[in-house]
Amino acid sequence: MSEPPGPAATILHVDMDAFFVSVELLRRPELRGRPVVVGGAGARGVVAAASYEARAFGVHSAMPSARARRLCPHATFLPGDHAHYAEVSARVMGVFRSYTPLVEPISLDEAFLDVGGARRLFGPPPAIAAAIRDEIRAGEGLTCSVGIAPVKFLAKLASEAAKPTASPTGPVAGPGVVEVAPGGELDFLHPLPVQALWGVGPATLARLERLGVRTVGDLAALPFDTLTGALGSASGAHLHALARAVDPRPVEPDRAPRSISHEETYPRDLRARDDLGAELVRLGDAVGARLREAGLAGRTVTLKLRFGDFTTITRSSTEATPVDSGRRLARIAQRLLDGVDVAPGVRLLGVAVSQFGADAGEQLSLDALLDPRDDDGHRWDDAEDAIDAVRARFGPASLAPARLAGTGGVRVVRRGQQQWGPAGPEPRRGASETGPSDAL
DNA sequence: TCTGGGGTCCTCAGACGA
DNA sequence: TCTGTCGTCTGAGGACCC
Repeated sequence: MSEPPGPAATILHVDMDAFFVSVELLRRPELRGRPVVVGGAGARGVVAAASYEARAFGVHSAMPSARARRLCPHATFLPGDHAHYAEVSARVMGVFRSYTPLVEPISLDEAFLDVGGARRLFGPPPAIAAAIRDEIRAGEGLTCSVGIAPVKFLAKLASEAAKPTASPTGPVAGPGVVEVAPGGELDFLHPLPVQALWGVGPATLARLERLGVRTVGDLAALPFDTLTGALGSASGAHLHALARAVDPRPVEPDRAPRSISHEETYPRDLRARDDLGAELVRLGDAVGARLREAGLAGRTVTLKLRFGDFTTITRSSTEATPVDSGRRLARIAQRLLDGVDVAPGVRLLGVAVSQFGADAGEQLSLDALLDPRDDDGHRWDDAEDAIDAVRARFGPASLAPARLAGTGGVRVVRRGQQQWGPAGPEPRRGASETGPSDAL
C-alpha cells in the first residue's frame, strides 16, 4: 500500500528525456547534436519524438511529419522501432522496481514511483532520484528527469520543470530533479498556466478562458459551482481539487486494462467493401491474439471509422458472452460495418474490445455453442489456439487468415508496428510485413 | 498544414424494467 | 390499465493523455 498524501513528498515522476530519439542516438551516434525526428514518414504520418535540436525549429511530437519536414528540412527522419523501445523501457522499469515495488508505468518512457517505503534502505527521495538517474545513465546511456512531490500530478509537473529545454543555440540542461516540498505546493502550482493541469486540453481551456481563467491560481479562485456548471460535475470537481493541490490517487502498480484495440490509418482512403472486410479480418485477428495472450475476453465490440473529411464515428455491440476470437470479432465488426455508408471513403478503421469480465476468458461463448465449427467442420477455438502456438514460435507473420493472403505474402497487424502512421504514400498490401505463404 | 495509435474517462440520450 | 419517475444499461461521441 502506498501512503496517503500527507506531509512527506514521496511520489516520484520519472520521465525519460526525448526517449525514442535518445534510444536511436545510441545506435546512430553520428547523429548526436543534430536535429533528429522519429515518427511516421508517410504523407499521413506524425512525429513521435524530436531531438532538442529539432525542437528549436518548432518541431514537436504529434505534429504531422509533412509539417515537421517543412520546418526542419535538414533533420534526419527515422521510422521508429517500437519493439526496441519497449525492450529498453522494460530494463528502465526494472531499475525503478529495484528501488520500490510501487511503480506505475504511464507509457514506455515515464512512470510514477512511490518511494515512501524505500527511504530507510535508500535514503530520502532526492537521493533516490539521483541514484535512479545515475543508474540509468550508466546502464543505458540515457538521461531522465525526476519530479518529487507529495501527490502524483504535482510530481509530474515537477518533472516537467526538471527537463532540458530547446533553444536556438542547442539544448539547455535542466536541473534534472525538482522537488515540491510539503507546504510549497501552492507557491509552485498557482503561477502555472491552467493548461499545465492534467485534463485541461484545448476544449476545456477555451471554456476556462471564457471565465477569465489563465493560471491555476485563477482557477483556484473560482467557486466550485461555477466550475462544475461550466465543465460538468466530474471534470469541474476534478479541476477544483487539482487547483488546490489535492490529488488522492495512489500509485497503482497493477492497473488492469479496460480495453484492447487496434486501429490503422490507410495511405489512401478505402471504399470497396471487400477491402474493408479484409481489413476487419486483419484487425480482428490482431485484437483476438492480444486478448488471448492477456487471458482476457470482452463483451463490447466497437468498430471505429474515420472518413476522408476526418469525421469519426463508432458503432458498438454488446454481446451476450465475452469474445476473444479473432474470427468472431471480425464477424461482429463486419455486421456493424454493414450499417455504415462507406461511400465517402474510409481513412481509418479500428476494432476495440471492452467490458472485460473477471473470468471472461474461461466462459464458453454462445457462438461456440451454436456454431462450434466453421464451414468446413473445423473447431475454430482449437484452430486459434494452434495459430497462437505457431506465432509464438515462428513470429506473428508466420500464419494469417486466408482472406489476407495475396501475392507476395500476407500483412499482419502487430502492436506498435504502425504507431505513427502509414509507412508510405501508396497502399501496398503485402509489402510491409511478409511471411511464408502458408496462410490459413 | 491536415491532422497516428492506444488508451481512459466523461457526458448525454434513448430504451427498458420496476 | 395507464402514466410518470427513477435507475440502469447501452450506444455514441468527445476530450484528453502519452
